Amino acid sequence: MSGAYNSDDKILVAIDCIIFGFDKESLKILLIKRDFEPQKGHWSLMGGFLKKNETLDQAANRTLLSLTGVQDIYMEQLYAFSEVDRDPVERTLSVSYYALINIEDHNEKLTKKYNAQWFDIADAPSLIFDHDLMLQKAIRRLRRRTAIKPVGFDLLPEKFTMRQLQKLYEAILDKEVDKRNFINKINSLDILIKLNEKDMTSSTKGSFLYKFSQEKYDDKLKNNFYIKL
Amino acid sequence: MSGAYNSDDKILVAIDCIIFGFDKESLKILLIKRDFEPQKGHWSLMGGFLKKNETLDQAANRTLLSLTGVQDIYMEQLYAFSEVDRDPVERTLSVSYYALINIEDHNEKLTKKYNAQWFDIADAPSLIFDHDLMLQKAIRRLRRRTAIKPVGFDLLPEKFTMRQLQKLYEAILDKEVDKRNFINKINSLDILIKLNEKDMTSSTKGSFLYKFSQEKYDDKLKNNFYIKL
DNA sequence: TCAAAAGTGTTGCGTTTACACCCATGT
DNA sequence: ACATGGGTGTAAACGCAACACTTTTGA
Repeated sequence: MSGAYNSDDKILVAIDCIIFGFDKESLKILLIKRDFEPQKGHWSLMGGFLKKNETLDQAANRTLLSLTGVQDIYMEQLYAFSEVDRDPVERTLSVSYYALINIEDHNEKLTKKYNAQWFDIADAPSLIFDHDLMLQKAIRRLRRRTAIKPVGFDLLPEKFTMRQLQKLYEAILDKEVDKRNFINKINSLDILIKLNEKDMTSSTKGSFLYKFSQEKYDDKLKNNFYIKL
Repeated sequence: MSGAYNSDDKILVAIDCIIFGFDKESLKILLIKRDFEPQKGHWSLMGGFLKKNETLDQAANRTLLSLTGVQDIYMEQLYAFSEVDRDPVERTLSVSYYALINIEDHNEKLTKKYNAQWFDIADAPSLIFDHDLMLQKAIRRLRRRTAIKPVGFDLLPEKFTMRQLQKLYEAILDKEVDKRNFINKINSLDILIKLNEKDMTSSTKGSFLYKFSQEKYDDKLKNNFYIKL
């Protein structure tokens, strides 16, 4: 029974990427207008097919690179979607990934060269196939991840202010947090480096810039590190 | 480019199930001696192949039923493993699932009719392919799940004592907890029903039996329910 | 009467939350 | 001078962790 390697049951394996970005106020996802049938012209996640000689992680990175020109960003496998008729053309299994990117670093290429577009997660259009499901699952996962890993930093520029970080967490968790409590919490984690520079664009007084310290974080990892807001 | 539905890249999709059980003292997994090549005779997770006309969930349930006679148990998709050479015979993607079953309810069938065997997770043999990896991931996931869902009850008989529940949590989390604190915690969750029966097998005094209340739990779900030990 | 497991509360400590005012600067 | 966002500390409430003795009953 289970010993059968039966070629009849071979199927296509797709990968679809939920790409999160952040632009000072809200959490966004990157979508493209699908340029082939079926559902040509509808909004879709970035997707592609797994090739025979690559892993899923490789396929996800390759797809992302080819569709957006972006590479070396945080990506994580999410879930395998397998409804028999999820793709009307052909039986396809899709493994979804989610990725976090810093919009500023990549924006021009994305929206010009490729016809991709950022949408606020609150008002994203409805997506093809089961992509809405994938998106919902990705958001839940991202929310949970923030409690375990300092994952948000991938969504910010290298240097950022406390307020930006706070806004990011508020956007991800979809709730407001008290500014003093937030700063106390983050400082107690001791994973940031306070720079001697200020960002003068947001206020007359200017606000200090910070950056994430991988070294400090690695130290903390040994002792059950977690962030809870 | 990504529009290509290219048949050359069709591959087999396997599913492998990590089946957890609990026998009063320790957390166990169910393994079988593989009865076909490659690696015939080595210990393996329960596995099978996805058929063209079924979902992964269905395939996982079908496989479990056919290999163990067990059905209607808690199962959850874990992760898709995709190393190109993970199966030496043929390019295969494997989506792993983990399941929780109550050993007492199913034991005879499992170990007699099928040549399956329970192993303490602490001294399981090494497994074929990437199954050890799958097992590690499943254990981590199960540990984390206990904090979010009262998932452990699937591993116990319908009626159980507080001490059994405590031992289960200790086995899953691999740490000892204080009995009074544990009971206080569980009681404060208010998801159990205390029965007017005692289990007289474990002591002369006897200990009260409890059962899980789905209704109470569903009520709690509305307000960010979680268990932390 | 003794052995073995069941059952039961309190206190201290640390973490989380709520909350309000002054500061620096450009206009 | 004033408007705007930046920056700072404290007190109360709560949740978690540590801790020891009495009860029951079969052997």
